Amino acid sequence: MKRESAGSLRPADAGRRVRLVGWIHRVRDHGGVLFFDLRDRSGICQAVVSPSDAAAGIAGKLRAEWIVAVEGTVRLRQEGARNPKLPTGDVELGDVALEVVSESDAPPVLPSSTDVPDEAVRLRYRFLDLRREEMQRNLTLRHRVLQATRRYLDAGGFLELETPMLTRSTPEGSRDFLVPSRLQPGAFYALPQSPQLFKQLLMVSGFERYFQVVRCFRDEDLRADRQPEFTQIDIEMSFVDQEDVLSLAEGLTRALVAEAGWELALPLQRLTYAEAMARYGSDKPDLRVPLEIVDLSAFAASLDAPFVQSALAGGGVLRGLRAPGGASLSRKQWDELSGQIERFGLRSVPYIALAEDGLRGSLAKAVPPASQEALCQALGLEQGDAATIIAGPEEPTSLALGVLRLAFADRFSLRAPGHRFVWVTDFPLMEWSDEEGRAVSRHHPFTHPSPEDVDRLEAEPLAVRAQAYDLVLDGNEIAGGSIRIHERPLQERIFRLLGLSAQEAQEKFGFLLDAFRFGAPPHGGIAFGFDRLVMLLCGAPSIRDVIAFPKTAKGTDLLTGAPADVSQVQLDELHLGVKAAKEPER
RNA sequence: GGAGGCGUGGUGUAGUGGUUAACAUAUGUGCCUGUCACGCACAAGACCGCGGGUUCGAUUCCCGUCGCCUCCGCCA
Repeated sequence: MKRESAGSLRPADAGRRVRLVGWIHRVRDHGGVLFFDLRDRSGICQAVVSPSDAAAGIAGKLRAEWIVAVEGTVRLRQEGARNPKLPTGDVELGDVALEVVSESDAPPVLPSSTDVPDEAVRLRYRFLDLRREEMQRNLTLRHRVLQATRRYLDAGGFLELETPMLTRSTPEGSRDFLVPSRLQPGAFYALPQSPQLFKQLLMVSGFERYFQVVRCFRDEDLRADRQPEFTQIDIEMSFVDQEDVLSLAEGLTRALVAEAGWELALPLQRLTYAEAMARYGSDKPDLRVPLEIVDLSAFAASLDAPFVQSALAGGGVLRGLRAPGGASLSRKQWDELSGQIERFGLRSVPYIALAEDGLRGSLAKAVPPASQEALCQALGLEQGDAATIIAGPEEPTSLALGVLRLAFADRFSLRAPGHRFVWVTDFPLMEWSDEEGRAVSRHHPFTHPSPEDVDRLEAEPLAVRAQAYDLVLDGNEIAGGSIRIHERPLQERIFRLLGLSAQEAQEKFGFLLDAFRFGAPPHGGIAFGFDRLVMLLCGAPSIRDVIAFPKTAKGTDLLTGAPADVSQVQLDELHLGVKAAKEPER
């Protein structure tokens, strides 16, 4: 008899004889009549065993997570015995024959429980954790978004092409995972941080529209939304400009989020990088938060605070941000916020609060009475509100206000319901790296400068904008891309600005420069952080919740025990010696 | 590299400088014929992550260490 799905049975099936095979979700043994819930991927269905049934003997032994095969007759439940919480709650399986397919120990992660075990237990027993409904739902949505990606891009004329996983390490970018070569002693492959160069070569090769669902590897520290291996939807197009790429990406995004039931109105909102920084203090602003940074330079002269005057004398800016209801915060609570902005060179959060008895706060004395009303009006302060006012160099000031903006949003629950997408465009091409002592690419070295800024490349490299863009969802970067350089001389200029000698450039990227000598089309693209997008669509708190077998924060896999020691024979074959003294084997 | 949080029966939690270490659930046994997080009774199950220190006495306080998580740095 053919196996059917437990979750699919409905009143219309009443009277049919069916066979279900699945896991025992729960057993309710009343001594006489016994109920058990059978679970498979499709859902749950209740079966009933009466004392007179032949199956009664076996049924009494069933435990959670055993696998059983059940043959039974679908019947409508009695009046008052229906369960509106289950899709199958109007029917049940009666007159059953039972066969135990597979027994189970008492499981450390109980899929039928509402308690979520400790992360370490979940990861150690991931195969059980994945049985939980939440994880089944998350990975199912992941699948559907993936299939929607392929449908949409295939229909749009894109070819899904694969690129190497064993490739060469390149300068710039994040730390590479290295793979030692057996056949080339002392040489290493690198796992790709992204297929960037290969997809550009595919454009030179004339494929015109490429995409790939591709695993990428970056050997950096982990976060709730960062794993060392992750999946990108990688896209590249020839003979396009920025508008073409954004338009394609918007259409794709609409199709993908529709899988989660989200509706998206196009075109999406846009901000330039400069606007995003000035108004929200972030290059990935969460637009659900209604607060905006206010420029207060008009008040620069009238504020009587030494730090303001010295900051402005040094060419700094004066900006403020309202904290709705912030007058209720105590001095101590303001002090607690200061830890979040220490890294921007600020020791405390200067603030004013509009209380019933007038202006209070650490900065209140600096505000002359004559300026009070105008200042409060500029900041949009109402009775009971507060505001922070920060003076200093533009970038750290903006970033600090951006951090406080999110802190206010947390503390005062300011995020509007729903979801907000926004493009951030016109990123700087390069930024200064103190560590490297030189300019480094903000996006990557193949990013095309904005045409109107190309002339300034050598004169003011840090002021040059790029044809680079990020797609931001609720304060998370979910995609990023750029128009690429396809002109060999321009690419060489960029390499030079990045401190790469002609010889190094030829050595590391010669294959790309060579390719550009043979009719390279203008091209550009974008890559979506697939795991992160699915995480947000699921409402999950961590990227781990949408990856079947993720790593811990220290990059280990608690299920397999990776990374692990290898034998001396393996090391010898790879021409490797291990340098660090290691703990003795346990 | 840095900061913080957590670690107590299988699982989720409570709690305390001197307790028989509590509760729920899972487990075992028994009872129970309409439950659906079934119910009831009984039982078993924890050297309170590990090591050291303070103390008459440490699961509790301190130091170190390990594990998990979060954040900063890092992530073109």
